[in-house]
Amino acid sequence: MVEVENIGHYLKAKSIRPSLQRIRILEYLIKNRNHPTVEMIYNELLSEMPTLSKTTIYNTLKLFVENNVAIIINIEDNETRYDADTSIHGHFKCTECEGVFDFNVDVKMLQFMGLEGFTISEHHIYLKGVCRVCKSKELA
Amino acid sequence: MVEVENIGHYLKAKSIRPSLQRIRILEYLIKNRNHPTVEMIYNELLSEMPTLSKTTIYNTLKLFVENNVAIIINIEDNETRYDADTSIHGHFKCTECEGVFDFNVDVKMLQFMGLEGFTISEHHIYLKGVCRVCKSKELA
DNA sequence: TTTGTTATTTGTAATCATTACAAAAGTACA
DNA sequence: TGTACTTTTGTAATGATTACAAATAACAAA
Repeated sequence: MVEVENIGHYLKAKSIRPSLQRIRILEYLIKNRNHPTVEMIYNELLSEMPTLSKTTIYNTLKLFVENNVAIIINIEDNETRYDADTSIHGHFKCTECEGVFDFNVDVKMLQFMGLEGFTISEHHIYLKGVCRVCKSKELA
Repeated sequence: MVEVENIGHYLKAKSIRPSLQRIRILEYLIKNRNHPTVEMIYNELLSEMPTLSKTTIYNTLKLFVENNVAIIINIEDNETRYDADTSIHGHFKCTECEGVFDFNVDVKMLQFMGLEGFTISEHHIYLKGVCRVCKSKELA
């Protein structure tokens, strides 16, 4: 990923012209790391950018995905989330608090039996369950 | 999973009353193993059941998922697919032919770093790339 | 700076999968 | 047969996403 200070350069390096909207949206993704939906980004940025349009967010995120600046998280069927960490990792969604957490995956450890001769270009590893915090609340 | 002959009993054992529609839909899932969308099931079954409604398919699949007769496959953000194999396994989607393939995953081998103390109840492992058949076509 | 050109943003309307809902049809059982 | 309950069906509503065209901004040449 990238430091918050260098977002303009980072976008240029990914062949994306760093408009104000694009910088703010990527900045939001990097600072918050909360795997937001378009709705969440829109609600957060509206106060500082009152003319922001949802279409711009959709356009921008599509551009980010095409240029490997962000990845799509489809852990839930009715909402698309986005992540500025494009490295291979997994996502866990807690069914209690609805939070989405990152976790590391040792891809070399994955034994993909039945895919001999296939070329793999994308990994999406999603788990669901109850997170540590919600588990301790249940016990209390 | 279950043999095609015992679908009625299988549904009963899962506390689902085996109506004609439910049997036909599950039969389709088991026989074809093609991870279909609602649209695909509807188009296939309409000829033998002309009064079938899409709502029935949605209702039935929802019931199946709730009772662990089928699982949802969200490998693509704009289409929900279903699978009557509820055991833990992965799904690969070929970006060329759009086909979805099963593969085995040794979950014990998966090292989920960062999820200590979490309870995991669902695994969804999706890969994308090019399947063996499409790769050989590209070379030709 | 001015002008012409291109890229980006915006708002509205359209699309499309899914869900809500209520009427109709089917089933079980006294 | 009659009654209560379940399931199916068709239509309308919902809601996320996309299409589209006008408005705005950025840019480059003269």
